[in-house]
Amino acid sequence: MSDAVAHATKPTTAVTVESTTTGTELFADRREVVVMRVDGELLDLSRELAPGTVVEPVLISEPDGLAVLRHSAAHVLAQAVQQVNPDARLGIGPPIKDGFYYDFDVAEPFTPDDLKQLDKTMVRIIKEGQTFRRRVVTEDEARAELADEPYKLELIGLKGGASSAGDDDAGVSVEVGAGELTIYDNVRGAGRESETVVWSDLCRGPHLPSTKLIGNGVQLMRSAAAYWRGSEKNPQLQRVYGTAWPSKDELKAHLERLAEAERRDHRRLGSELDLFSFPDQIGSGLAVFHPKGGIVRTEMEDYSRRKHIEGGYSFVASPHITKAQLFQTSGHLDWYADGMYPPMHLDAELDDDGAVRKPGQDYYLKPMNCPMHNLIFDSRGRSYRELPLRLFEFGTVYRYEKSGVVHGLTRARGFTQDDAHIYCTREQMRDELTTTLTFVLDLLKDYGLDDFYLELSTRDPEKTVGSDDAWEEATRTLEEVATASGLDLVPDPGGAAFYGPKISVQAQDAIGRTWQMSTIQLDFNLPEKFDLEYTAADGTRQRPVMIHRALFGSIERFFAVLLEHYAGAFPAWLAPVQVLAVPVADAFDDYLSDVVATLRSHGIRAEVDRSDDRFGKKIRNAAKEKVPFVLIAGGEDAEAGAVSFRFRDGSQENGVPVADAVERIVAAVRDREQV
RNA sequence: GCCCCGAUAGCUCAGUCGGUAGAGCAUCUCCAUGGUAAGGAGAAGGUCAAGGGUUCGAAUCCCUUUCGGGGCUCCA
Repeated sequence: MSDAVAHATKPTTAVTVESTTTGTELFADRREVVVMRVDGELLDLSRELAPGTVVEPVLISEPDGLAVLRHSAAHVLAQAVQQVNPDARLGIGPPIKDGFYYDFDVAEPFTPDDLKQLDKTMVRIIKEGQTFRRRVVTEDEARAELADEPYKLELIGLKGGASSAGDDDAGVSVEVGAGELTIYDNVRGAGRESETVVWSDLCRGPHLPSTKLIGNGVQLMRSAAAYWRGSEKNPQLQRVYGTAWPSKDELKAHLERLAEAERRDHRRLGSELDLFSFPDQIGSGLAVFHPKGGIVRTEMEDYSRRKHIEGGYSFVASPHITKAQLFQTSGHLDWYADGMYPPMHLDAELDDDGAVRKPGQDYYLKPMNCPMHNLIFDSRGRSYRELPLRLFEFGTVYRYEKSGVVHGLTRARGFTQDDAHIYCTREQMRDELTTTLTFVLDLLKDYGLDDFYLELSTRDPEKTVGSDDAWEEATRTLEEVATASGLDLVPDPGGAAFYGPKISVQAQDAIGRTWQMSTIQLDFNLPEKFDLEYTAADGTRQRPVMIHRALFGSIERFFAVLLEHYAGAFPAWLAPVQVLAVPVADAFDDYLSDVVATLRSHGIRAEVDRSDDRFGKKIRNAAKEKVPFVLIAGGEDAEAGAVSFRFRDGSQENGVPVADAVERIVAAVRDREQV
C-alpha cells in the first residue's frame, strides 16, 4: 500500500487503488480512519473500490469524520427510541455543530428520565458493535418497507422532485441523497451464522463501520419540539439533542465549555453584579438598568459619542412615536407590521349618536429610526457641499418580538440603537463605506473585541423592494469594500433587509463564540420613497444614496456581549466600581478615604469599604464584585504614605506611594487597559 | 406564535400523602475586628406570580393570565 500513493488531490494522504478492494481492507491498519472520500463524496469503508480509484482516508477527528460519527450516533438514538417505544415514528437525524439530533413523532414528549434511559440503551447498542450495512433499494421497495414510517415516505416523495442541493430543508439530504435510495441495516454479529438485522433506517449514509467506534463520548442533552421540516405549518415532532465526540475527554471538555458559558450568561451576571433586571410589572423583554449597569452603559455611550464626533457625525434626536403615515411611506407597515407594537388610535371624535365626526390617527412606537432621520435630511434643501451628511442618534426603538424569542438583553422588545444614517452621492459611496467599515472595526477593538469576519447578506427577491439594477450595484459595491478589508467574507444569501444588502461584522468573544455585531446597509430604496434630493454642483437635483449603520446593534445587546466576553470582569474604564479601598482595620478608614477622595477628583469611581465585615470578608466581597483595583492599607502602608494593590488574579503589589497608585489607576482607565 | 418545563423571603433553594411556611447567603442591630475569598449573636423579612375553581381545608390538585427557561419558527 505504501507504493500505491499516486496522483491525487491530497498527495500526502490519498491513495490510488490498484486492484478491486474496499476501504475496510485498504485502511485495515488505521483504526482512526472511519470513512473515505472518493471524488469529493464520502463513502462507507465497506464500499467496493475499482482499480484506479483515488481514495482519501477520513479520520474521525476531522470535520467530515466527526459529522459521520455524530450522524451514526443519531442512528443509535433512533434505534434506542424505537426499542423503548415501538410506536415512535422517525423524522430526520442529521449531525449538527457539536452533536446531532433526531426527530420523533411520539404520543408523549420525552422527559429527562426518558433521556437517561435512552442514554443507557444507546450505550448497550454501542457496546454490541453493530455493523451499519448499506443496501440499495428501489423506490417501491423502500415504500413497502417503510409503510409504517409516514415521514420517511414523505422524504422519498421529495426525492422525486427537487435535488438535494435545491432543497432548503437542512437534514433532509442526510436521509435521501441525490443518488440511489439506500437503507442502512444495523446488523448484530455480522458475518457470523447468528447475524441478525436488529434495526433499519432510510438513509444516504455514510456511517462508521461499527457502532463500537462511537465510543463513550456521547451524551443526550435535551429534548424540545421542532416543526417537521422546519415549517410552522407542519406538525411538531419531539427532537432529542445529543452531543458526540471521539473520546470521553473531548466530551468532558465540551461539557466544561457549556458550563463556562452558563457561568458567563449575561442574565445571571446581570443579577449577580446588580447591573439590570426585567421587572415582571414592566413586561417581557423590557429591561431596567440599575446604578451599576447604568454607569457601564453611560461609559459605553460616552466613548462612542466622542468617537462619532471625531468621525464627523452630526448628532440628532427623534421622538419614540409617530403617525402611521411615516411608516407607510418607509414601507415598514407593508413589510414588518407584525414586528411592530399595535397602534394607538388617537384624536377621533364622535357625535352624540356615535357617528364619526372627525377620524382619528394611528400612532406607532418606532421600530426604526431611519424614517425620522430622512425627515431631518428633508427638512430643507440640501447641497452636495453638505455630503456626506452623517446623522447619528442613540435611538430607542420598540419591536414586538414574538413571545418565544425574547431572550435577556440580546433579544429585547425595547432597546437603543447606536444608529446612524449617512447620505452621500453615488461617487462618494465606495469611500464612505470603506471609511465606515474601518470606523466600525476600530471602535469594536477599543471595546476589547478584535477577532472578526464579515458576512454579506444579499437579496431575497420575495422579501425585498427596489429595482434589480440598484440591488446589483449595491451588492457589488459592498462586496468590493468588504473584500478590500482583507477580512474573511462569508455569504448570507437572502439575509438582506427589505431595502438593501448589508455587511455585518461577526466578532468572536473570549470563549470562541460568534456574535453578529455591527451592520452596514446600503440603501437606494428609502431615498426614493422619501423623495430625498440634493442640489448637485451643476444645479441639477440628485438622489442621495443612504447608508444605514449601527456598531453595537443595540446598546443592550452589546452590553450583554461585553458582559459575557469579560465574564463580568470589565476593563477598568467600564467597571462600575473601579477602585475599592479596603482597610486592614477601621483605624485606616480615614486614611483610605483621603486616597479615594484624590482618585475621585481625577474622575475615578472609587469607594471605601467601611462595612463592619472582617478584612478577609471584605477581600472576598471585592473579588466577587470583580472590582479591577483593590487598594489595601494598614499600618505599614499608612506610615509610608502608600497603598497595596490587590489585582483580580489575586496577585499583589505592596507599598506603592499614593501618588504613583493614583497615576497608575488614572492611566489604566484613560488607556482602556484590561487589568 | 407553537411544543415542553418552571415560578416559594432580595438571591439560591427545601417543603413528604392536600392539614395553614423553612434553610443558607444578603439586609438591619449589637458585639468583636491589624494583613488577603465567609468572626459571633440577635432581629426583620412571605397574600407561596396573579385570578378563578375543586375541597371541611390548597404552596400542594384543575383552569386562565403574566413572567421566566429550553427548543422550533422568526429577527427591519
